[in-house]
Amino acid sequence: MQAMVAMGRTAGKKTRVQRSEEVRDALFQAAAEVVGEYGYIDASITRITQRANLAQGTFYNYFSSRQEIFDELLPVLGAKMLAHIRQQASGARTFLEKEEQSFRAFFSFLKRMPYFLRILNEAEIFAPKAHRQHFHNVTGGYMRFLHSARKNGEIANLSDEALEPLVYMLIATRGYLALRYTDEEGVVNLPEEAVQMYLQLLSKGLLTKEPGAPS
Amino acid sequence: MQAMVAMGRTAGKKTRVQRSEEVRDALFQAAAEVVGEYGYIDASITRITQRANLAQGTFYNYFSSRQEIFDELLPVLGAKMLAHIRQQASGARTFLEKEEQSFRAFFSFLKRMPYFLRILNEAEIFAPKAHRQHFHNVTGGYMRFLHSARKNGEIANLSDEALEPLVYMLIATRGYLALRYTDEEGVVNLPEEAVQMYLQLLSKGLLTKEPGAPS
Amino acid sequence: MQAMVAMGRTAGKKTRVQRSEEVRDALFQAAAEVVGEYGYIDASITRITQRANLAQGTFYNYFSSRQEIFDELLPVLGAKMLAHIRQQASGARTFLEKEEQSFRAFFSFLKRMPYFLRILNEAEIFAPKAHRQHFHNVTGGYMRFLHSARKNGEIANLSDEALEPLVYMLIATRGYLALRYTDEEGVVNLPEEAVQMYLQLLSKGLLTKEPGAPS
Amino acid sequence: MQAMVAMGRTAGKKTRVQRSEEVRDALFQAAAEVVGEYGYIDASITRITQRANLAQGTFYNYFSSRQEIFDELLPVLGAKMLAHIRQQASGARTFLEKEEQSFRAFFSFLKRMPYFLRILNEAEIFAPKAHRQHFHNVTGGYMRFLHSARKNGEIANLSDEALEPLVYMLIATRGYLALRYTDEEGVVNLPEEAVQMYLQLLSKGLLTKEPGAPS
DNA sequence: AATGAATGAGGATTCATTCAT
DNA sequence: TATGAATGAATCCTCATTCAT
Repeated sequence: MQAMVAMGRTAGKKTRVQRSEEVRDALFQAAAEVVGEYGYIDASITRITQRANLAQGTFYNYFSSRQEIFDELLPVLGAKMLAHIRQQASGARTFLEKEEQSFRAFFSFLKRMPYFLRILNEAEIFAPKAHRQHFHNVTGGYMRFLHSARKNGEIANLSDEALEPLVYMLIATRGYLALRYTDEEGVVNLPEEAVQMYLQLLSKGLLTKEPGAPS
Repeated sequence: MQAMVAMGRTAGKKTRVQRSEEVRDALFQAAAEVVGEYGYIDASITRITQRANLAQGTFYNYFSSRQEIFDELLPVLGAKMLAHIRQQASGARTFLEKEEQSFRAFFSFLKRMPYFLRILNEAEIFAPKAHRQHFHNVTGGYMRFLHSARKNGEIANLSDEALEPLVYMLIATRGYLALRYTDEEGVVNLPEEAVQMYLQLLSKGLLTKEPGAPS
Repeated sequence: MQAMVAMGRTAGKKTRVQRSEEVRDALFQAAAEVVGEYGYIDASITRITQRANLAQGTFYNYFSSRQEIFDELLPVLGAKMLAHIRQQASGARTFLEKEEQSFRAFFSFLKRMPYFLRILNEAEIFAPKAHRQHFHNVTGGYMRFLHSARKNGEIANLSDEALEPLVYMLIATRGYLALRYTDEEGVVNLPEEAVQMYLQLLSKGLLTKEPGAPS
Repeated sequence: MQAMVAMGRTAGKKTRVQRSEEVRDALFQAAAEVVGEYGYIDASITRITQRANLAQGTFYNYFSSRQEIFDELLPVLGAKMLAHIRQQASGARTFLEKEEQSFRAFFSFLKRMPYFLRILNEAEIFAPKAHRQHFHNVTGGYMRFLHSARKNGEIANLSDEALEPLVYMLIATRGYLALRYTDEEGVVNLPEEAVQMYLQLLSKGLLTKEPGAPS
């Protein structure tokens, strides 16, 4: 004991602050996993603290309520998602390339963080504030991206009033496809056809040039 | 009075069966409203029966559990939604017309039944079986519609594997737009631009013909 | 309708009173069966009336409460039991013969009315008043029987204070053995050894004359 | 204070574990009393926790359900009863002495623990598993005792098939006499005549040598 | 700061009994 | 008299949160 104290704050020994952050992170991580596995409803404090190997009471030293940690989940993980997508799409040049790479990146992110999807989806119900925040972040970036594509003449000259629902639509698509193509184990497996359909819709729409010509 | 007696059970005094059906309907309606307002979680038996002006115990004369009524909500209302959409779109001729009218009909249905949206959205979590069933009904009809449009040569010759995610995408779009354009009071107000954008996306896609031409 | 009314109260037609007694009996019989099968706890009014093919409410036209029918079960059936035992033992001459035949009669009664045992056993808990009454009836008869045997010099000259616990003991024996030798289906199957042991105990006791002599 | 610190956890301040055991014991004791007074049916969690001066919820920190504590009552108290009887009868030499002392010990145990009788009796209905276990323990010990007396030639050479019902009979006797000689306050008061009658029955039976000789 | 026991509000469900038809 | 729907008191159990150690 004395030796350890003598060691002071130098190496190998964590500061109080570090230790504290570690515990907080452990709780956060545990909450993310538990919500991902069981959903917000069944993400009880007991389950979360057990997963973090901590006592129930410890939870309240770091979060003032269950809702508070719920509200933190999506913003933090959502930022990671955005970072991942940006990084993956950074090499793309054209609008369509960027769209494709972002689209694929969303699904590759889910492969790495399978619990994110449930956190995202159920947040609308259980952490509406967080969901709004996340949604705002995502749409903001998307809007800027579309504005720039519009300025470059890469996409049709849609009004701002049309751009907004477009963004909603594209975001909805990602989320919903992820949900539909997630199996029992929580692994997402998007068929390549879905990607191609998505890109075709964006680029050319669905209609044939000469309607009435049977296939 | 004499007339009533002569009329038998057709009008005036209600039979026990009629009265019973009324109570059941009252409970169903109350549940729909309460779920629409508070969500499934906070749709307690107390709230539902209070709204229906009935005692708690009465609930269990008509439904064997809270989950049972939850599981009935979406199928019943979902059928109404489909009927409404079909009816509204029945006059349309081309694929795009039909799409437009169905699309608008979805939102006009929500105007009439504002609580439907929440029931639909949260069902995935709180009434998964019902949700699967509803989803199956909706996608089934949509798939048939697209198949037929494809056969007629109205839309591009997409594979079945591409058609499925397309359906998901279109359904997701409706739901998400509804959510985004619903105000605090629960009233949906879709801007006309959203409709136009939707139709444009379907018909022509987003891309310009000569990429690079700045606007 | 008119013809039936014209028939009046003559033959084939039951009087109001008869009909009323039939319904009451049906309820009584149903209650006995239900209690015998499920026990008093699970003998709900619903179950009883269902078994009697009557509506719930009808019950309260004949009994003022659930407890009331419970309290009637044992006295009525207990009287039948006593009648059966008396009849079976009527031919016996000596004390031991009478004991044996009564003893056997108790078990033969249970074979005919398998639900009686449970009604009897659980009555101590669920119909204590009835149980006390039944117990009083049974011990009364038994005491008279023992008094008479004592007067005849057939049994040891026990005091009244000793006779009473003896009666309790013998009654306890019957009930307990019945319970232990009833199988899952509710059928009682007393081994002949039990009868012989009972009779030997009564006649000679257990002790050997020359204690210490190993067998 | 210093002394206490020097003493560590051995006295004075209670450890968490000790405190926890005390609460559990308090709940157990409260449950035993409440069941003894009101019976299993009316031994609600509310009553039990009130008697223990604890909140309702506390109950579930120690027992996972109402049934669980019910199932624990008889095994624990039954073991105490057996220990008491064994201890009381340990000095006896002959079969009859041992029987007498065990017999008396059963009733002296009830004097100390008046609520035990009801717990025991109703367990057949409300804690059948526990009752079977207890019954098995009791009969097992009794059977061994009788086997040994038979080997020693102290009692008649009964077959095993006769020994079993004998044990049932003796156990039934104790329970039933206790029940009959318990007053309103729940205090058992067995008359000495009952003991003497029991012993006479065991030793000599009831019959006179020369039947027919009037007293 | 960590612990984990104590708390009690809240909710689903059961069922004997009442009562209008 | 028969019916069966309506009632609401009663009960078990869960779990977020508090708090003493």
